[in-house]
Amino acid sequence: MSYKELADLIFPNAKEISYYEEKYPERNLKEGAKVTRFAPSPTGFIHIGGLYGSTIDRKIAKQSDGVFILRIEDTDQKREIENGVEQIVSSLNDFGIIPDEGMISETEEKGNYGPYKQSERKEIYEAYAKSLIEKGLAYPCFCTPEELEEIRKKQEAAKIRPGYYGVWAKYRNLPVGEAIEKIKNGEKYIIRFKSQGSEDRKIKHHDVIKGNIDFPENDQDIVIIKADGLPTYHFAHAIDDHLMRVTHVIRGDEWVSSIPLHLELFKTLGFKPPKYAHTATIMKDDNGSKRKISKRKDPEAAVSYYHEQGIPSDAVIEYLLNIANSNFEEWRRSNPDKSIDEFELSLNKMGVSGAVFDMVKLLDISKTIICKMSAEEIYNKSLEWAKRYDSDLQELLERDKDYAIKILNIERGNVKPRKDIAKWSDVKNTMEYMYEDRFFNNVNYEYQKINDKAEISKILQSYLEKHFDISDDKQTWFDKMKDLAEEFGYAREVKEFKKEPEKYKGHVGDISMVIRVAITGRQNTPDLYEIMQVLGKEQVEKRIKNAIQ
RNA sequence: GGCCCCUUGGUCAAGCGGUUAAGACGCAGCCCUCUCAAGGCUGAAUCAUGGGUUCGAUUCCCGUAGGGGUCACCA
Repeated sequence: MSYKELADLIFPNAKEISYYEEKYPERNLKEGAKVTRFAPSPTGFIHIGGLYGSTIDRKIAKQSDGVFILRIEDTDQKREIENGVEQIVSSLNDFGIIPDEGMISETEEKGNYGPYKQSERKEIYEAYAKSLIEKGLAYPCFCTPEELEEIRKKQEAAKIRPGYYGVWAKYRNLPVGEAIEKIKNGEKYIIRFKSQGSEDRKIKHHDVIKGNIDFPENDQDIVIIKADGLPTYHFAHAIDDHLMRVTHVIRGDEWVSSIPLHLELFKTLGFKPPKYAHTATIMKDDNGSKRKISKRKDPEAAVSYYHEQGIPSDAVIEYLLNIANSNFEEWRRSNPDKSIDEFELSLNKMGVSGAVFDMVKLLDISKTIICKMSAEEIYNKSLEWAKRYDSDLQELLERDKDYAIKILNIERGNVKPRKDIAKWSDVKNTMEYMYEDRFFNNVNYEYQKINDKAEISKILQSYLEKHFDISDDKQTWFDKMKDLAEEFGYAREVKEFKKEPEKYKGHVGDISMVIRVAITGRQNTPDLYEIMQVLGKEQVEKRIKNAIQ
């Protein structure tokens, strides 16, 4: 009775591993090229952490002329959701992340190192599991979940390290003959790795982000093939990343504690281990204390949130890059118009402890990105957003494209463009009052300083009769505003008023406020002159008349 | 609890034995020929703690506290 017989009994049809080694040869890439991968499970929406990871994966691959792979880890059928892969692919796509290799839709993939869905790689895992069994480095375990539970309880009671290892590994040393017999009798089993490690020995590991970390060796006989015939994450990771010739495994730092295991797996499988880079978790400020950002509690954990809010993808990516490498900010400031592809991301500059997600900062980044866009671009992007999330805004924008662009162009296109839109959902508010129906439907005149209704009417009257001329240029327009101020006992200049406040009722600002409120129904607006130009003579007159009581 | 990691202003963070301890967001004030959004300037605000090592520690070592991760036939 030999290991070989046992292996043949368990996996009678498995191929030789040499077949796969040849089928997936080492990649012929240029020196220093990095092969990375994002490997999510299709269990629901993409988490902000997933976007963070894939952004880094993609950048690292791209900037080294390497390969970025999207692999789907669907070995847990219980957690899988319908169209999960599609969701991942399209969410990533929304953020401009397109894999060089791997899944490109629910069912399609590209690249020569596939399949890229783990459920379709079953025979590969079996071949390697078989080779391990043949060498006595893996074995069938017949424990039931109840038995395992019992072992764990005993260990807990005795206050010793829990797990399936050493003397607790019940089937580790079962004679091959007995194992074969059990299998022939139809007993249920799974395959476990036969660890050669010892807790007393230390291993040294260098993580690209975390630096040097020492651990005790792994000694757990972890399961590699589950009852459903699919591999566990650990086993699949070793095989896939080896066969896909991945050079850099970039993943969340919840994986650091598996490093000893993974290293042992690579070693006993005869693989060269990849470089590991464990990224710090993105945190959430929860009443002054940090915690991991959570799918359940935090809407912003879902990547879809940013789209719903109308925050441009670029802004999210730039913010994430900012968390990854804080010098990104500096780079961006000195290269305001360059593509982020030109920024050199470095893994070892990444922080080792988790950053609290700062929505305010994201919005600030978003604002500066949007303010650099042309009115037309803003029009297109917000329309695209509105079509999906705000039919009312959509209606407004589609009514008259040229007019909408004129509105959006107010104080734009100059050196210091207007910077008041942080997300597409802000657009409606910034332009709504420029539409006649919207304006007259809910005007509510609240003049700031000047309260006397009679006085207000007089000011408006005078402006209309004596000063207003739509063809004035800006300087003339403003000079007339000053004339109007003077006429009513207000200072022509703010400075003048500040010097001798007792001499005046107020200053030009107060007078323009009256005109502003009458025309827009708001106290805060962009440049009044430009607004009036866009509105046109008739509309301005109509609005002013309406405000006169 | 075991193992591993982390700790610079409110937040993101530079720093790597000698610095007035950068910068950004936020906040406050001022300025900018009308209000805002910006922009400019100024300001308040940080090395968790106790021991070492050293001529000198934010920086190196040890302990303490606090935080995080992980201990599945989930990834």
